[in-house]
Amino acid sequence: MDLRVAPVTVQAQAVDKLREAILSGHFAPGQRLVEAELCRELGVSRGSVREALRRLEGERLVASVPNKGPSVIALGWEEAAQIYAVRVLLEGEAAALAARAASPAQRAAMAAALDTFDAAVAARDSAGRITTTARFYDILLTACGNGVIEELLRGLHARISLLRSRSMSRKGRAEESAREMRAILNAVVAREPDAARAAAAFHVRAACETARAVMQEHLAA
Amino acid sequence: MDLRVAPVTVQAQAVDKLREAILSGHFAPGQRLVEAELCRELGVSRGSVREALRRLEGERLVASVPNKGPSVIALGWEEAAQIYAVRVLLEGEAAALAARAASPAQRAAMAAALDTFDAAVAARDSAGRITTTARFYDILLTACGNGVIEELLRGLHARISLLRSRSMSRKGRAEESAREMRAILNAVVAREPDAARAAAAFHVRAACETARAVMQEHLAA
DNA sequence: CCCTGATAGATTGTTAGACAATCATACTAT
DNA sequence: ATAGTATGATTGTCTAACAATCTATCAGGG
Repeated sequence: MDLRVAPVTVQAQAVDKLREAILSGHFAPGQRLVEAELCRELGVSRGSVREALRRLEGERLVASVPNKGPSVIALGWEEAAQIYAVRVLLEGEAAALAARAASPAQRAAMAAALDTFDAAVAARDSAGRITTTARFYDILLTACGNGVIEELLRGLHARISLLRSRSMSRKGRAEESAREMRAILNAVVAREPDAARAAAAFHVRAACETARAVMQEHLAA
Repeated sequence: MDLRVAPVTVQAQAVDKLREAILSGHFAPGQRLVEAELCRELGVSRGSVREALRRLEGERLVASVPNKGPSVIALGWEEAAQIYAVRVLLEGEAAALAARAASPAQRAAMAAALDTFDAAVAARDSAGRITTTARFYDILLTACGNGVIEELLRGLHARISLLRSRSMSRKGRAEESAREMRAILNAVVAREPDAARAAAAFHVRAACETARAVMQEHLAA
């Protein structure tokens, strides 16, 4: 158990709030982030806001143009496709590692998270789908035992989620997604790394296809 | 061709200088980075230094402890091994993509870079080995056409290089490395993605083994 | 002698204010 | 309509200040 206690600095909070605001869609992709406004909304000084923005810039959630200021990154299809390509590799590896290394408790927790996901799908609860998916992945990434993979995938999920906001609400996609995740879980529980890798890769490729379709519809409209 | 011109802000320079100072070993891994000193050395205000540090924190080159301040990250073997594991995947993919997509000019440039690397190895020029290796990878990463892979691998290379400083100077490693990179090049030139992936993965695994050996000797000493 | 507590100096966290440089926009004159 | 100009908003940067926290040293008590 980790008993360390750390003081919560103002900007750590600013970073978290800003990140959350971006990921939740409170700030739209591409939207300019004006320092003075953020100062008011966050209730902190300009210096702290600027430091928080730099941090998010380093995380590639925010992009700055000199003398024009920072804005939320806007993903084109090009870059989104590249992210999915990397996710295929990393999530496949994470699933394979988890199939080898996950503890019984973690396997159980993944199963439980997936059950609640199924419930959220059945209840057409889109908010619930998001949180339970996140929970499933949280456990999977922890269970894989590779902190670097975890860190990189968190970053990629964050970026792709700027795009994904509506993919899941596409007709039938939630159910498909549930089946694909169930396949990952089954392979992990059965301790079959190769099957887990294949299932995870399949899931990401399917998500990629859906995202592409949604984006094209969106562009057409 | 990209004709855009961008103003160079003070902190962009501060970030670059700091990053370079860290990667070149001017600041050792684990070393504390005191704001006041950096202000003097860089000749910029505290605010700019702090913003630069936040940025590098986002890039995971610097880690901050609240009320104690930032320091250069120190890699343990655990994390280094995890980074190598990811590099196997990503560099394998990058090589496979390059084998498919590289332009004739890029193939030629890779060959040229590798020739100068061979020359640096023959001349026992360790600085030359580093720059020419970097050049080879620069071209490979550009040629692979996936900017996300490029970005992630640059970050991982930066982190691992904090550890790698002396791996290459291990007896015989430079020559081995040259042969392994030649194998990657040959596969790319022959447009054989699978062979390129295997060669790149083999190269990273070998580098990982060497790093492990060097680190264990270092700990023993 | 070791532990506790106090003191002082250094460093960070945070804010406020200032000003030049740059950008965006609307307006004007030709 | 185009070019040029004035104007306001925003960013980039610095200085100055102060409270909170850390670190190390040192004195006193058991």
